[in-house]
Amino acid sequence: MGLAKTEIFTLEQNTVARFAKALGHPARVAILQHLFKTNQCICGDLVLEIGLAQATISQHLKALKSLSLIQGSVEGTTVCYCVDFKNWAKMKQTLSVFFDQDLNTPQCC
Amino acid sequence: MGLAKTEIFTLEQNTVARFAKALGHPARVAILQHLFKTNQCICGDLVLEIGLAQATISQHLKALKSLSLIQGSVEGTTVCYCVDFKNWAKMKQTLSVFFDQDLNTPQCC
DNA sequence: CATATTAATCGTAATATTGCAATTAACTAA
DNA sequence: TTAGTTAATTGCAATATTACGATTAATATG
Repeated sequence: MGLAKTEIFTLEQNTVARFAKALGHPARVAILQHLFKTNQCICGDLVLEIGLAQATISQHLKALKSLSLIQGSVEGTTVCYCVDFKNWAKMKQTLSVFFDQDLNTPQCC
Repeated sequence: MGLAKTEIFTLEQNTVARFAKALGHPARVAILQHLFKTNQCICGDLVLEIGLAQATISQHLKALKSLSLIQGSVEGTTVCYCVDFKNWAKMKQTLSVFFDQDLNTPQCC
């Protein structure tokens, strides 16, 4: 298949998984780190910085944009990308709730 | 390809991505949630609870075990699974550092 | 206008993931 | 021993992901 059966899971489970999946590739992690470091930059900078082909970076940017973790604004012939802080915070919140499950659970092993 | 070029990324980037990828499927999220809720359970319980085939659940368990997020101990004909709290904490720590990048960054957009 | 620059998209190849049925291995119980 | 139970593994099929070259669309510059 290669296709997750999302319909049998809760909204929370699917949401956590979608966010996590977006961070599940080192190139996307690197893109986000670079955007945090430089505050904003154009697509070409990321291509140079990361060392993958332009088409590949563009694909990863699309994945991050589809979850609204980043925004891109066209400025002449370049596109300026930056982190979408509002949705970044939403992601942090969603994953924090999932992560902090351990606080309510007695440790067994 | 379908193959990430891990060699061009930092250890941190690869580590964040590996953990995130493990949480990047709702079945694995559901498995972890169930283990937190019940503290521990046998593989068969997860098959009933989640509603995927036994082979599929076993595959997801293997993925979580390979990152040491869970442990399985054989008890007779059953295998008892539980969260590996130590490594769960390590994952939380690793991802928290990544998430909290925003705290050092002035918001632009 | 013609040419350059930038980044998205298309097309394609290689590999990974997801899911399941069938089988296997290991243990239990009769 | 034989039969039953449980879960890992094997062997698929379908789909997704990753990566890149080539093309395209949009804008800028000469």
